[in-house]
Amino acid sequence: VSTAARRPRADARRNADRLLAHAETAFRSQGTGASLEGIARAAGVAIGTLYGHYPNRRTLLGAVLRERHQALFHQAEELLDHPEPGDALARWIGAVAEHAAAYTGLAEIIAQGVDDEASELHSACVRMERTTETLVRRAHAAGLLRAGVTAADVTALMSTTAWLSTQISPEQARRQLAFTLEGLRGDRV
Amino acid sequence: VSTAARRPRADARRNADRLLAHAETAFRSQGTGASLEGIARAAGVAIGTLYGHYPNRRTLLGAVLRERHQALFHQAEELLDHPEPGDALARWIGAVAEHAAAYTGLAEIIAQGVDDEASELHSACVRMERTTETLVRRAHAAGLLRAGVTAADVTALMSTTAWLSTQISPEQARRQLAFTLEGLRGDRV
DNA sequence: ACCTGAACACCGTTCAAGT
DNA sequence: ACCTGAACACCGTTCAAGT
Repeated sequence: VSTAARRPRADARRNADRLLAHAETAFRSQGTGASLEGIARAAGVAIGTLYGHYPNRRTLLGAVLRERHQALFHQAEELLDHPEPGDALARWIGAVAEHAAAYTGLAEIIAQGVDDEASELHSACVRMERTTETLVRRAHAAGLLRAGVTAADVTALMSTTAWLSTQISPEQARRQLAFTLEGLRGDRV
Repeated sequence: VSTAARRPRADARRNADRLLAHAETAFRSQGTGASLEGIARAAGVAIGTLYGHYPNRRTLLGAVLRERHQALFHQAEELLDHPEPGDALARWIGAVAEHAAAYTGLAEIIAQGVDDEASELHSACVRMERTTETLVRRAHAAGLLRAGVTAADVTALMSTTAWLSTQISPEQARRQLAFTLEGLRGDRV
């Protein structure tokens, strides 16, 4: 195999990038169900070209989210080094919820991505879950969570916050998040 | 206008009923986006017959939910007579959340039905909202809710509970509902 | 190696023709 | 008065033909 075989043709590379940029815009304004035909048209390529680069909607969505995920996991690294377990967990919940609220429909996909191995977001979901588990364990060790609160409870909270954010308003999502966090904290003084 | 004009033809009536029954089944198993063509086929009528009786998906969904809504509002009447404001509110939240969890996609429609006057569920949503407002007011009067908690907060909670129920599991929804209610209750002894 | 766009499948919706 | 199903519009997806 020659090295040239690994280097993509310049126009192909440009098409893939343009498709990615327009997909991001379309997902943001129309949700994860945005028309692929419309994305191809906006990018100035035929629909077949879109499918050539991204064999299905999931792949395209995964590619669009790649940078976003990197930023999220960078933040996870920092929070895992954070000295205050309660603060770290609250920030992590906020970060994931904000991420999942980027496009309408994303909350559903992320909520199901852990169990769905076919999902392009599966590995990202698993990684998020592991961070959540660690931060929940530490918060418990510091006595900051009501007995019985699980990582699954926290994951569910991140999903509903994101969903509410796209469905009603970020402000309403923020309010419910605050109330539920209060409930997770358990008995106070 | 003769009285006969108001009495529908027997076969028309039967078709409408059959369509309704199959729509209920389809919505339950495939969510609110179930194929209308499939519903017509299952009911043994042509697709045009479905449109003749129910001009669009919303109308059909509204018809399917009619009895269910009646039962819900009957429950509302009872809870408005309930002597314990905290208990009444908690039961009402549970009842609406369970209702909205009947079909995948219904939580979204109900969450937006109050603002969307075109929705066939608009009047039902308005009626739900009024009950929620009354019960929240009474719970506040009894000092059972944290200061600042609004009817909108409670409505949002009903929506997210229903969404979580269809998206993850009824058990996970029940858990988050309990935590959030704890947070809404505010400072305890 | 990649791009194009016609072709196919599928579904929502309409409506002219039937009974 | 109601039913039928062909017809149209639209979109996701595939693939043979081009460059």
